[in-house]
Amino acid sequence: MLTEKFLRDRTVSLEPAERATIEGAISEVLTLGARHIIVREGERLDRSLLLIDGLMCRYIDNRQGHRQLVAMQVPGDFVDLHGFPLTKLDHDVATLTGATVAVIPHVALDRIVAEQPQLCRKLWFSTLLDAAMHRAWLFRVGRLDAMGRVAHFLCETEARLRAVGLSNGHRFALGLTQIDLAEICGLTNIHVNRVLRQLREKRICIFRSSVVEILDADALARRGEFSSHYLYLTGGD
Amino acid sequence: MLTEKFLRDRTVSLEPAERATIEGAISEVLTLGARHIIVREGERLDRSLLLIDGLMCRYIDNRQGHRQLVAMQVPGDFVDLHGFPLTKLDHDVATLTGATVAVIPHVALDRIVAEQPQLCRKLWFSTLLDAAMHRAWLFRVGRLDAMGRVAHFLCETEARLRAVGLSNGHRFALGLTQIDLAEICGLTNIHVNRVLRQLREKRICIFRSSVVEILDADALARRGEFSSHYLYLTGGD
DNA sequence: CGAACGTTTGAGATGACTCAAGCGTTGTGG
DNA sequence: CCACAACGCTTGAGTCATCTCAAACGTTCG
Repeated sequence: MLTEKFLRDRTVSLEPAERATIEGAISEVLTLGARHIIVREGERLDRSLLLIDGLMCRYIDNRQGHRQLVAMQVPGDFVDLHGFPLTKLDHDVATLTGATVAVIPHVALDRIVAEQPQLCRKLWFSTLLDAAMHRAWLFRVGRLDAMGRVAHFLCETEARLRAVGLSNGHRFALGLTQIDLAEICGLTNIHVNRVLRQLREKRICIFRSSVVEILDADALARRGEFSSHYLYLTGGD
Repeated sequence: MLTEKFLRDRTVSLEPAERATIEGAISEVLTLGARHIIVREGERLDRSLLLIDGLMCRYIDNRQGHRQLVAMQVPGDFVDLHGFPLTKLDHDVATLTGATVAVIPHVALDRIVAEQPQLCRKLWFSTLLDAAMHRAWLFRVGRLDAMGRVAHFLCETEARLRAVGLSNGHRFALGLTQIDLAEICGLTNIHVNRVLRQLREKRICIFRSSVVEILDADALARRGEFSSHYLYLTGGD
């Protein structure tokens, strides 16, 4: 079941029939290499991607080429569903690791909007989940110091991966470099490196660029002022 | 016409009949005092607000009470439409200045979703416009220096107000304090004050806490690395 | 084996913050 | 209608978090 992770463990979830509808809307499944740009800003879009496996990201570059990630997408995310109502995006979309995606043509979504209002509303919900994460990211870069930002991001990522069965709460695979982490947190990679060393030395968290080990989840959440409410998880606070 | 500013001058716009539908969905019009919290995080919502006049904001506070604004809403914005699919919000909503809002019960929106798929998609679009602005704000706090952030915000605000007829491109009313500006840009109010002085001394822009005068729009846009594409304005770049 | 890339560490620079104080403006109640 | 309180603006001085520049090391892969 390709779409099993989509909206899994969220306060709004899909009925089996709705899941089947989305499954049926998939036109093809693609395998993408790591570090490829998939959608460029301004490009007219006629399809969107559901991430099945791997990590992707959305980002905005500044004039000197410095990059700010505005979202990281994990399996189960509808990566560029924003492109459906918007018709073109205001940012680039790229793979971080190798990835598998299901392609859903916008014509299939047109039909869902016209015929299945309840499902339409759930698709809408999923894009607003992205918006809620954008807001949490804004809080992170606007009001937390370097260690807080990294801690907050790691807490968020753990919670998101746990929701789709990819973390046990203490340990999860995460194919990000320290440079990626810097572009997520609005820091330099050099400073990220120093923050990670501190988190390691304090026995709070070990980040190894392919695996993250959380030794003291409470301390990490406290340091990042993290609460998962904005992820709209079932059973969440 | 209360809703005349909603989606005005955007790439997606409302048909007269659609505008009438929304107009008809308004249950009441409220006048709100300045600096009041209107919706609190986590509150269950059964209505949303269309801002007719004044300024509102959405924000997240950290543990020590430091505030990060995640959005500023201008007349014509559907302030908390996110609360419709989400049912509760992850942040607070408050007035900045005195404001007039049209109240739209969610039951009326339910009907629109069920019966008017094209209009539903436009409402969806308007929430994704908010998401696009969140992303621009992320870029701003993550990758611009203090003066760049202030310049970027002023450019964005000018463009948004111009779209609804509240700026002539050089001068517009803006009832924000330097403290508000700091909470928007992820800075301290003291530093915002210094940045504003520099912008004034360079003859780029004068911010007077009730009126903004842009003396050199090109320089301001350059300094803030601003492009309005993410606002999805008609005739925009 | 070498190239490319990511990680690690050090030293020094700097942009933004904190603390502190004074000033201006507005609104309100005596 | 004045006085005072509350609030926002302004400026200075000193501190500190993060950045920049530089160099070395480790790992992966062709």
